[in-house]
Amino acid sequence: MDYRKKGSDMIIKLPDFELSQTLDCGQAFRWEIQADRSFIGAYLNRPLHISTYNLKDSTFILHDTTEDELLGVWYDYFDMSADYGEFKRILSEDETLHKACTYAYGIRILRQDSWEALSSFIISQNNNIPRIKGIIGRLVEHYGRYPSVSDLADETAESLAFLRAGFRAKYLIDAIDKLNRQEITIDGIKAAPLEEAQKKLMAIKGVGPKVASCALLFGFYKLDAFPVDVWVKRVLAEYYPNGLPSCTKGIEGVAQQYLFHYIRNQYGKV
DNA sequence: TTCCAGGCGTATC
DNA sequence: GATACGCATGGA
Repeated sequence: MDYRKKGSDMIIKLPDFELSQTLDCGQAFRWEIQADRSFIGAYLNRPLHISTYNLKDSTFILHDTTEDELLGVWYDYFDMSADYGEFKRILSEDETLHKACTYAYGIRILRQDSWEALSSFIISQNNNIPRIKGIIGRLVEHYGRYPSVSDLADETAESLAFLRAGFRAKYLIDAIDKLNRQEITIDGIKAAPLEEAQKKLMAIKGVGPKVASCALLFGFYKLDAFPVDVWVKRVLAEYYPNGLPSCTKGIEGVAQQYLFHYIRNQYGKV
């Protein structure tokens, strides 16, 4: 990643990146596209306005951002240290994955906050993306920022009714309680290998294999997590009845993102 | 009106 | 362990 300062903005060169593919592909729910195709969103309570500077040479503008903020926050959030070109070369050994990562060339895995990702994907179950965004938007609006687990300590399923999250409110409460009582800890999940981490998360009511995998991939940066939802089930049934190809080893989650985006487009549902 | 949405808990076998 | 079914809410 190269960067330079331009006025109050930072211009960055980040290959293998496209705004809508990464910010509007269902891995994060707080980015809103603007009329000029730029995006406004946030990492925790730190807002960002990002736009494409020149797609041909993969340059982007982080508006009103300092060098310190770029290197201290957004470098990690956009996973700038990872070489997605190399990921795509590895995965392209498989024909379907080659098509998928050619199509969805600009997806990067966002390194989101652990609690935000966990709570977002609890909300996501049996739900659609616009409504997930609506629920999270009401949560952020109510608290004036994305609330921490301790911010939420006194909430109940009833007090969260304003979210209109339906049956998922009680699942959020169970996650809040278990984290606040330290029956489960963010650090413990971070330190655990995939299978054990998934098991820990699934102790929370409303967290099954899929929600746990999404939290681990997007919120704990476990690239070997492989969330299987209705779309990925279709991919597996159609292209991989005998399991994933060996080239996905260790980066199953990256493969999943390319495949998810690809199959949704195939069905005309992007 | 009915169906469906980045699933999961529960009951039942 | 596999398989049905209900679940809050809102848009199509």
